[in-house]
Amino acid sequence: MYRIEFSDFFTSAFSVDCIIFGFSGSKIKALLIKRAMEPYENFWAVPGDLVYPDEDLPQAAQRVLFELTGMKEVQMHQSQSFGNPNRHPQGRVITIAYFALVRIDDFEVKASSWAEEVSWVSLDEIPTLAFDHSHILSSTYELLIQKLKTEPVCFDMLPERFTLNEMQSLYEFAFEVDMDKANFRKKIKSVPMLAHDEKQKNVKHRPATLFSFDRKDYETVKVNKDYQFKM
Amino acid sequence: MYRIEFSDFFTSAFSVDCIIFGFSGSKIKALLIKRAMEPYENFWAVPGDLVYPDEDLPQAAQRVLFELTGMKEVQMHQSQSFGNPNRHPQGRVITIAYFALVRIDDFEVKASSWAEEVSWVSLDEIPTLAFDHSHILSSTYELLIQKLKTEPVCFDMLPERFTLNEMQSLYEFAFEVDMDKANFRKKIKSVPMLAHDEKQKNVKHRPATLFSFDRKDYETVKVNKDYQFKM
DNA sequence: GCAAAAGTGTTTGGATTACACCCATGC
DNA sequence: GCATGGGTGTAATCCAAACACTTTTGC
Repeated sequence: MYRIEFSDFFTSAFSVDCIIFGFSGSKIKALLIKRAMEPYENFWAVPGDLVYPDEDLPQAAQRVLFELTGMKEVQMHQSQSFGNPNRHPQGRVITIAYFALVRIDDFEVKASSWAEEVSWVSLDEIPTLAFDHSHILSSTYELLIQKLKTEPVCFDMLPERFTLNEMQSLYEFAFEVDMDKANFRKKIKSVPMLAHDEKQKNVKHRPATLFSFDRKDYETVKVNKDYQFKM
Repeated sequence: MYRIEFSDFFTSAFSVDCIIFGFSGSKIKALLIKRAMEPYENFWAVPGDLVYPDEDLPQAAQRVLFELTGMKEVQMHQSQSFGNPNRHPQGRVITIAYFALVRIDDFEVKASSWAEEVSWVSLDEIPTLAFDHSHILSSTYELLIQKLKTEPVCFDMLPERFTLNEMQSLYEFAFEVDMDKANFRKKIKSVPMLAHDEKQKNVKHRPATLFSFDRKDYETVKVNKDYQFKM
């Protein structure tokens, strides 16, 4: 029935690659590591490694990310898989890309294991990456942009308390457009956000109101009056 | 560095599962097979099988689909991957789900290899499936619904020449809503479609105009005046 | 006062909605 | 004629874009 023995199918490995997105300095950034190991030594890459044969995929993604960058307890979501037979020089390795959206300031990243350096790199300044990681990163970034349009995921990257201008500049960066301030504010009126009494500090202009996303209220509104987030 | 030998990573297998969607009788349907083999003998399942260690994934999807159902040259797109360590009783098997949108009438399906039966099943009548295929099918169907909202993929499932009513009922089925005929027609005015002189035949009411989707025109419009398909 | 960004109001045109109406065909 | 869907027009409403304007802070 098969042109090889059944057992010969069980000769492949698989890996996870973690695309970690964050937002700072008005730019969306991804976490990259510099490889201290062959193949692709000294190349920048997305944190990723082989998965143990008894290990669940999302857990593997968490472990690998922690081992290479020190980032802990990052909730990941699946992106695409990449399985070109020649993508890995050491054998057949299928990789499953995972992504996460984080608040950059909530973490202190530190290179370890075979990572020589870790760095947050703006999406408009990504160098050539190891393996097919350029491709993996760009298609995952496209997925992020899609999600930003239909789900309130921007709040996972914005600080706990953020200004409406920060939120607007995130969208401006992602969608590569300039937006009108007044219209942007009108548009997001329907998103459940809490305005705080607390204001921005130490700015040489009128201090902005700080907001936070009200996830509980969002879930309620979503279920009760089939509200659909949209940007 | 690793807690097992490097070579012990290369002990997994992977498979592809093919979710084939079509449209007929005002319903979106998926192609299912009945398994004539353990495990899950006699269960309905999505066509899928192991991938050879030197085989590319999209090609494997085409091959597997052909071997089980006789469907040839179906262009597939990646959906999600599923890798729970216990999902397959015979070892660690990661599966990559692929999906395709086809015109049901363009194909004659015929069970072969270890498929005992093949059948187009309406998405509102799917039985319990083998392995985690219920889960795989439903998340891929959600993906399809997403795509129907933002890309002109409905035309891959509609006949080459279709009536606007057929198009509307596809969307009504997918989105589970009733739509106003007049408003639906206004909405799709911006989609590049060709109206033909040919009319519907043998219907006991006013025959409807037949349309076809103008893919070339669509690509032109999309690039030249950043048009975004939206339903 | 000035620069800089926060924050709001108004107008306009285009899209969406609800609904009413006429048309062509088979029987 | 009548049942059945095909196909269109209109008016009310909502929404998004463009743009002008006021407010609050640091220096």
